[in-house]
Amino acid sequence: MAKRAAASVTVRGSKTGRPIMVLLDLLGRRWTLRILWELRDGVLTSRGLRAACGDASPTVVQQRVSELRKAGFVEKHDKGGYALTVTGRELLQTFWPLHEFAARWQGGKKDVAQ
Amino acid sequence: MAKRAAASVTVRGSKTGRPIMVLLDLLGRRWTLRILWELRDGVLTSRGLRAACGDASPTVVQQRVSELRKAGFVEKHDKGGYALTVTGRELLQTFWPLHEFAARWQGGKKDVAQ
DNA sequence: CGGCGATGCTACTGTTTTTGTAGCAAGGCT
DNA sequence: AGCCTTGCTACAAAAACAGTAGCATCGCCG
Repeated sequence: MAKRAAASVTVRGSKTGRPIMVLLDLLGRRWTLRILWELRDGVLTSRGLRAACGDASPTVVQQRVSELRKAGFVEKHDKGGYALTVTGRELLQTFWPLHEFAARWQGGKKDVAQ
Repeated sequence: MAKRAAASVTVRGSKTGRPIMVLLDLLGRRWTLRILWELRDGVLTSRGLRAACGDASPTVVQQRVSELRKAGFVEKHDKGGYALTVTGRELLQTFWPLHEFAARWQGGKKDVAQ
């Protein structure tokens, strides 16, 4: 597989430790963006989160959550459930405009991705 | 399985056809974000693109590119190579702030993702 | 206290995606 | 003709993911 260079800030697809690459790789895993998105307005329990993601399998959701926690974007809420950290909210805001872009974009399209 | 409801605007992870979900799902596939990113300043041949992505396997790159083409974010350039469409550039701009966010974020972190 | 439900999380099996390598046909250039 | 690049595909192996089940723990109500 030639990848996985095992430095400190090296992630799967990106040998360079450039922050943007690390971030892009982290966000480019299934459900990651979606999870951040679903946490946009508050706390969700692990099961609530799964439900919000259209009943994704607990395996991935749990894995993504722990990755996001390690990255400092998500944290466990005091009385159960997960929530975005301050950084996480910042991140979400960063690609918030995606929302309206999506609407505009789909305006002129019917079928996408498969 | 159980997913793939076969409507017109339905994608893998998102049964709802909400634009944002479709977009989130599309972007949440490995290399998609990265590919858009690498195309940020000009035309890249298919091989150049692969190289830019740290020699990702041609299979995925090709697959992602065709998905992105179908979505209208990428197009073939006249004399070989791929480039972002107008919409694609718009999309890229949308999450461009990610760049500086990433820098700030990694400022206080050492190891992420894994 | 005992039972009940919810929570966070893990195990396990099977399917799908991704990877890595090789290779093709088409075109350009010399 | 040779040689190189381009876009793209084939195929086997490895990893990620999906679905289902289940566990230990905690709060709560009776």
